[in-house]
Amino acid sequence: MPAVSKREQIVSQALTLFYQNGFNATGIDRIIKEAGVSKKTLYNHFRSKDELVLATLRKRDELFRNNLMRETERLALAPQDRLLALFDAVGNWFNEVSFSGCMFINASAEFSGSDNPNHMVCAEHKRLVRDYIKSLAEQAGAKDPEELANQLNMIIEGAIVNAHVEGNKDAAKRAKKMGEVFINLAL
Amino acid sequence: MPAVSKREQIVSQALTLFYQNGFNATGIDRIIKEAGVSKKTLYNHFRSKDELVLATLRKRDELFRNNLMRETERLALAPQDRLLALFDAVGNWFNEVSFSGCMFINASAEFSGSDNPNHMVCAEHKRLVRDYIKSLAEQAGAKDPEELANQLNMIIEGAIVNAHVEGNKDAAKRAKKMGEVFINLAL
DNA sequence: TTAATGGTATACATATCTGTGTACTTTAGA
DNA sequence: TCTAAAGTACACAGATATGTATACCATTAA
Repeated sequence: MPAVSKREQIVSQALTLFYQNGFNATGIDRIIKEAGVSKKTLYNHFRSKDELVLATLRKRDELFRNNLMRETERLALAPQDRLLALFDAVGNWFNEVSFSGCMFINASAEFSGSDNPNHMVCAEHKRLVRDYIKSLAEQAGAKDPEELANQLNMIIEGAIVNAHVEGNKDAAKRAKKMGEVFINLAL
Repeated sequence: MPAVSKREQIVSQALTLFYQNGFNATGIDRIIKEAGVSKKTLYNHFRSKDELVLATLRKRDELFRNNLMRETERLALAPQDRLLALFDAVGNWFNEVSFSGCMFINASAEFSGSDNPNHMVCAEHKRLVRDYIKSLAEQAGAKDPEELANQLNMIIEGAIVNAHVEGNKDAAKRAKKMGEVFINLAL
């Protein structure tokens, strides 16, 4: 077995291409070409493009949340500060050159039916992010951690949209100020 | 000239299909079939699918903002109340059976480059909505109408995402409570 | 050595995509 | 009523989509 399996190569390239160019706009041929694998290999690992999309979204969820947690916890140590550091972490994300919005919001746009498996993975991702924010709120001693998590999450979602659609790289700064209001109310 | 021009028929059907199924996933053949026009007619009115997408987004902007303004002003008369009524208006939208998120957020997902004309119309739409909220904030006598508009807008964007990705039909209620905090701070 | 595994390359089947071309028909206004 | 514009129907071109089939190659383990 090589260090990086063919499967990982495929998912990794699909991740980049789907994120930058969209799901329907990215063909299988492009993915195998840039991943450097044959079409047969791709269809050995995934029964269909849809299955690859699903695997890609799951991988993105894993990578994104790990990174969000790592960054947030690197930027601040005290639990109260970490709720605020969350906004700095997403701010750094907005300023990455490859930033192209939230892949799950994007996927939800293309797979719009709420019963679509791809759409459902997106909803699951959002729930997991909110769960993480809730855990931070608990550690910070919020009166109602779930409520605070819902509020902060909603602000962050708004900031993501603002950053992507309008290209406002400072969306996280405003979001942070707004988040501070609710954090102060909740502690 | 008929009451409804062929052009309007085409845009109207494209609006529905693009909104429900996405832009790349909706083919020209489907549009002309459901609009009941020939392909030649479509290409007489629009030089390309991209041009139709652009016209469709412009139409949607017009319809959406007109409706938002009408609803908001119908639901409340006093300027201060109208800032809050905004959230009721979007709440009603979330609960429409055909609700499929914000068409401009969806379009931004598929046309991700910020220099893409379709993407630019989305950014323009968002600016115009914010302008409207700002005008409400001015009428309500907010200290900093632009700041308040930015805040309320960000909350609404978050609610739209929450409503669409996770199917949370009550997103507008939470958003309204959050908006109230900033309205009270700003008046 | 041999057989299985997993890979490549490539042609192919089938469908659908956008966009054009042709020939006929409808419609509306002078 | 005649003419011009606008429409329909439909074939078609060329590109691209997903997915399959065939033939061959490299590695590895029995």
